[in-house]
Amino acid sequence: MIRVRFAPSPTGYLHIGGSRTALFNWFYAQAKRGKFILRIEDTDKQRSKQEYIDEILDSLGWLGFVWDEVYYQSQRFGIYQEHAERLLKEGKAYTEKGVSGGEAIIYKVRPQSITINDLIRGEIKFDTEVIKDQVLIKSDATPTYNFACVVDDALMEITHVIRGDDHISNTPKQVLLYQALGFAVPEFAHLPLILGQEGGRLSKRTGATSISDYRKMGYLPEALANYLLLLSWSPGDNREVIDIQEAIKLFDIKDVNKTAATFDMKKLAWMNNQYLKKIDAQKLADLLIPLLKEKGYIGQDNFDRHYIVCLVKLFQSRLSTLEDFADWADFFFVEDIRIDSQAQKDFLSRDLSEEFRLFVGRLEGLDKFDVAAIEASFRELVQELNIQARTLIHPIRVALTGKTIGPGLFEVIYYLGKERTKARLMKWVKK
RNA sequence: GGCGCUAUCGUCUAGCCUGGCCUAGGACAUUAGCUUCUCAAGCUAAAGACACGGGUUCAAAUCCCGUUAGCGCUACCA
Repeated sequence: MIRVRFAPSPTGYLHIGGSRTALFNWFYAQAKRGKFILRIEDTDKQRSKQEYIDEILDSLGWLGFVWDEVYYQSQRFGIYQEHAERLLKEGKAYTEKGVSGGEAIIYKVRPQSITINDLIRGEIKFDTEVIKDQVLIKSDATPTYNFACVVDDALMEITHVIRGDDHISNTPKQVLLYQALGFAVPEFAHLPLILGQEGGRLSKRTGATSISDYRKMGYLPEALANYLLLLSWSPGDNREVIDIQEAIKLFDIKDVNKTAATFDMKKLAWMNNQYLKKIDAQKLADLLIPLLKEKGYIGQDNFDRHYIVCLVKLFQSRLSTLEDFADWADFFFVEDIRIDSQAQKDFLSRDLSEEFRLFVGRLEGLDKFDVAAIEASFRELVQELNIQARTLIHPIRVALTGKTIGPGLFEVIYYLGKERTKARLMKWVKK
């Protein structure tokens, strides 16, 4: 049975890079029908925070990476101590007085050659001459990362260690410890790093880095996972948008790229749009409703779900994020709409009292108020006035929505309703 | 500095293992056009890459060596 793990340190929120590591581990477990273990590496008492643990668990759950087992290193200090003392007894380690007064346990590194066979990169050779003696237990009695990691991976029977390639240099040190402890060495696979726009590590300056930020902005977990997957793996056949279950069938760890990839927000936005377009309007409405409540656009309980579904359909192909809907469709929910000043200058500076009044009159005379009837009455009017449709469409749109962009005007009028349309147009009619 | 990893359009990649089908394919972004009431979406087109230098070979993006560049590690952080 394959067993993999994701081992985040709760010294910050789950970020893009971490979630990608989690994705590949979870993905591999799915592909091989193995187990996905979550291990919280909270050995650094100063920097670890419960708030981060909560956020990491929450984000992982949101992404759908369900773990089979979870462990906390802070609860396992006794185990690390025991194994370190064993090495001490066997003469493989020694103690040294630390600066803080306590005794550190240090592993004595002997010169030798270590070869690891990376599943993604192939053979990598190291000479331990360049590796210093390794601290196992610090003088404050807490274990070091490399030691706790090895003890845990062995005890948790991890068969494949899949992690970022910033750990390649740690690997020979860890192999040394596996051998010293008499544990079987697992397989290793080092994933390429994800870089920010400027080439360096992904940082907050380049944009949002935490998964919860992407969630807040309205990215779908499926789209994010699909994008992250594509950053270092390709399903072939020029496919980009791929269902996660199907990708699992096609996936082979050997096909993962070796090169670091730059994170591109624009492509992520495109990917999200692909998913947003495909998703069922009912489901999309369900995702949007909490957002609309939060904005105060709809009440907690008294809202017309069917109406929202209709509006969702109007905007669906235009959305890059869920937030876009709240931004673009605000005029359907807010009575006192904000008119874009440039739009007003461009389209409403001319006196259109006569045209607006006539159009309102037509709308009032309609017995059947539907999209087709609205359009027909409008077309008739411009014909009679002998003007081009567009010269009137744009000003009306700005008066109704406050924007120059948006769905088709006649749909907007239909869903806005006769009364609101009338009120918003009459505001521009001079008495 | 030492050790290690990497190197195809601006970006993500296909091709590389198993040299010829590569005049290097696709996607994002960009530009132009079509459609249209605007913006999206959709469709069409354009522009755009094998880091460099040596080999090996009839033939190299593909194999080998070197250089350069980028990144990582070099903690009693993880």
